[in-house]
Amino acid sequence: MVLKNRQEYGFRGYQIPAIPRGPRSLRRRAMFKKPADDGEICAFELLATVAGKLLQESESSTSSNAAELKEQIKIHNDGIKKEHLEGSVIRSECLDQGSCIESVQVPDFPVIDRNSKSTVQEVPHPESVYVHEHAAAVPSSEFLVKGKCSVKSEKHRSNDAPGSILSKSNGTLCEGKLYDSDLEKEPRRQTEVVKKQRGPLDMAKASPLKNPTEFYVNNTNMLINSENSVDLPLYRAQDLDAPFPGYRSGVKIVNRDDDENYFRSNVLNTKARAFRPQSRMGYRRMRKLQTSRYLKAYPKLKDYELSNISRGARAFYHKRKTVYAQERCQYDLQAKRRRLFGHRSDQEASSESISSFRDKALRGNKTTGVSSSGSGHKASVQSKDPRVNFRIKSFKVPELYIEVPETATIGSLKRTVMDAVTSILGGGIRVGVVLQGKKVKDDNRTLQQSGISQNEDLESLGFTLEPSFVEACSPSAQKGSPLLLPYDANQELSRTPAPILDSGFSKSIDQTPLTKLDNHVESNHETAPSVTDVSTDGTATDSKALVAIPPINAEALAMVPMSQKTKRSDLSQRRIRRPFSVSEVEALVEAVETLGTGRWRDVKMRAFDDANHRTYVDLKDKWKTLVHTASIAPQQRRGEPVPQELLDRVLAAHAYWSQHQSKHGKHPQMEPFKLAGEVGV
DNA sequence: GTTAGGG
DNA sequence: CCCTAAC
Repeated sequence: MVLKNRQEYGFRGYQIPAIPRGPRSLRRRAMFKKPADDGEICAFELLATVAGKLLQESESSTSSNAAELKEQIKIHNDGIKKEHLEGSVIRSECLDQGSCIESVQVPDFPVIDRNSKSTVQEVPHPESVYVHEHAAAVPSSEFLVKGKCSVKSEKHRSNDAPGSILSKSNGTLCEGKLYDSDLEKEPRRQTEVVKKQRGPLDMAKASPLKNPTEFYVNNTNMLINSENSVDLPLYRAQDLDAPFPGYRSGVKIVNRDDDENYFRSNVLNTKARAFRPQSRMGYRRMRKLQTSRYLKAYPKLKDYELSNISRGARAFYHKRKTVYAQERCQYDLQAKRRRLFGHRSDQEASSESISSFRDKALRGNKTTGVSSSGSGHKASVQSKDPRVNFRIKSFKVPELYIEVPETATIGSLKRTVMDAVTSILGGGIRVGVVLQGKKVKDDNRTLQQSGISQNEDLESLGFTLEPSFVEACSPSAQKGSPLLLPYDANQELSRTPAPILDSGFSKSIDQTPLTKLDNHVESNHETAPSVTDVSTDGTATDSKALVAIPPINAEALAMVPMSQKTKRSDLSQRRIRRPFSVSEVEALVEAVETLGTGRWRDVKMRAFDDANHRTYVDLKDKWKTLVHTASIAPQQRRGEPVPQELLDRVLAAHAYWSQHQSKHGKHPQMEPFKLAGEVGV
């Protein structure tokens, strides 16, 4: 990491929350304190954070604890630092990166008045929210997002922050994330984030021809224009210069609480509104059929058809034309199912989309001289900024139940499906990333860290479209009482049986009579013509909104390529391995020496508070392995060798704290051991 | 949410 | 590093 010029971020002092004891959750603390993630923290920000904490704690405690906090060794993402608090100046000394010393003047911290009646507060330093730099090549010349987002409920943040948006910026994967400091206490704060313009980088220069990037991830980005329409521009990277009609660089995203103004009631009829979940995110009306418009305008885009929705045709309740949009918590259901069936993947039909492209990509790499050799391990480390090619071939839309009479026409069916999809998307969607069957929830992780590199096997990479409102997974909805909406029965009839549409993605899960489906699985994308047509067929563009469907609030709207070979469940991806450095070990040892072995949360806060990727469980585990390592012969040790001196301290501390329970009282009795030193072995 | 311990 | 029982 670089010590960045704090001016660049408009640093005016770090916001210290007026939280008496701080959020209990370390994760939430981290969330608040670190809008950015590993390796992205600016030194001044870190230091100021520490300073704030120190001041805060020294203020609140008149005890001897304050003295302890005057100096600390802390692990940061960029290394280990020793930090002193000298008056109002934080002096930070890098212990393992040369001898750089940085001092930060700690200003008077602006403190949010928590008692304020106002429900809207500006984040004092919006610039502190910034776009990841290494999520992509960062050829970005500008950041487009001016986001306004209100977050009302903690649940909204459960996975991806609801304010999380993806915006396209000249081929850069940008992500704007809005964090709220304490949603429980200030549930209605409204934040505004303005991304600052960063150093302009010519894309051509930034990504020379040697490895031209087609950053297809961007293609899934949801661009929301000022009319609160959700466009789903589907374009190739080649079109980045002129992505699509109507593309504007100054994307503005508005997501207001009082979104009624933005809600066009002509979309949903009154009945639908009654079913409308109480989405905090508000509603945006997707500009109808924009997708198909773009598809028409850009024939290349056919790869991105909505497909695989069609299922076996069966009409259960025929007389009236009815549309069901049934919402589920697929997350749980699938997880449960996978457990039951031993991780048997149920993404049968979703494999080839990326793989074929990957072959191409690999071939392309060869031509460009970029090695994709071997099994890909370690290759990601060598190159500086390797590019990854993504291709999104199709989206699946699971859990979409539509019923029409047998006598309905194909055209009406198309419109029905289109409206259903439109209604779903109208609630706002976001993009999820699935890797090896697991959702990658950590938005701050880089592609490389997540194992998405050009040399990795991308067969198991997929993308999902998810409704923005995930939390409203009501039990009633799960119970399978489908939301039944009267349909404008003024339709032509035909002899064609109308299919019930379903992705088959979760066809065997929690089937209600309505959702009883044929057993066959669609084997390829070609067998799903009807929905494909909806998104491409021009006839559909003429239709008005015929049905209203409450937006689905299930976990995933769509699912794309996941390898058949995927074994892991999609609950979460396994974190990447991050071996402890010697510096980290040293900090850990130091902390354990003083705190003992039973207070890993404290250890975490003391020495690793700013290393987000180290949980207290990690520290505990590391200590466990350290003890083990110290107990075995040096020849048997693996990995980066830990200095014997440290291992000795490990053993000493372990021996000491084995006898002296660390939770002896309130007072962290650190002195005894420190004085005892290694004698206690 | 933390801790402790097995996997 | 994951999982989870136990608290």
